[in-house]
Amino acid sequence: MSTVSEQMTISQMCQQFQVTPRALRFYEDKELLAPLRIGAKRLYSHRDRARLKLILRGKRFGFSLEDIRQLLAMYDTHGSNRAQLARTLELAALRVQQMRAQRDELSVAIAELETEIAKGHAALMAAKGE
Amino acid sequence: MSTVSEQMTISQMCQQFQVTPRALRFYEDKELLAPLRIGAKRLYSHRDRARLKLILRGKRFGFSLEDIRQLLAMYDTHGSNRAQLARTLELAALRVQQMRAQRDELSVAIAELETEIAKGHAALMAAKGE
DNA sequence: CGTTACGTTTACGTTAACGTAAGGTTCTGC
DNA sequence: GCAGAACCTTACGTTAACGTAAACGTAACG
Repeated sequence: MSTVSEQMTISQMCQQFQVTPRALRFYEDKELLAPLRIGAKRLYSHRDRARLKLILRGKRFGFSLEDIRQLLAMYDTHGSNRAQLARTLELAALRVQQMRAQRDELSVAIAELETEIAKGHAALMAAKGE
Repeated sequence: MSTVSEQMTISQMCQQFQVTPRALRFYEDKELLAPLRIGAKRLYSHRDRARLKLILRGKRFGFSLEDIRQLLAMYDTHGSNRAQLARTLELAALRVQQMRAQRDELSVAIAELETEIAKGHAALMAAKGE
């Protein structure tokens, strides 16, 4: 019934997410992923894929793998007692603030670059008549 | 009249921007900066400071120094002929697209993280009664 | 005139995030 | 039963972005 098999091999993962096997094993080594093991082979579940998406997105934002590892912990509701959870939530809130700041700054940068582009086009037009 | 002296020494720069001398010299080596030279000493102008701001901001967005070097070229209107300018503008437009995409993605990520945080708080409240 | 502050160059060291090569296992088709 | 494909581990190599140490110049201060 399911076109996507629940468990995926490493090469299937690589194709779907455009990463190398080395990268996936590296993330595992750094405890960002923990795929099922059948013998020595790795099998990636839906959950693993969701985590990988978050990893890759984090990277695009310029977060380090260590940063991302901590972010991922927030998506693991289980495995934390009250105190741990509370601390995690604080870190998460802080991270959200940073992300908001980053987004605002990004907006400013976009606006500035667009201004420069407009100037550039103007210069191009002016130079046209020479 | 000016409270900020037009030309700043390397240590003044370091203090103002919270970077090390090594970093400034490194950026210079990579042709991101080109401070005035009096003998061997470096003197940073207003323009150099503007460029450094852009460098540091670029870094916060996860851009590589090489990326940033190209971005800086867009703020140098001079020194480019028509063809060069046109190509630069294309690159700039592309970069803006990427930055927009990054900002959108960032918004999504923020929303998701906030959802998780809300869930976390709910869990915290639920666990309170145990 | 020595030393302290501030600057310089040159060059090797370090960390993150993988790449890449070597050598070994396991399954599958012929 | 063996070649090839897909997987594995171990381990050294690589790039970016600086850190850090050594060895030196120079300008002012006491």
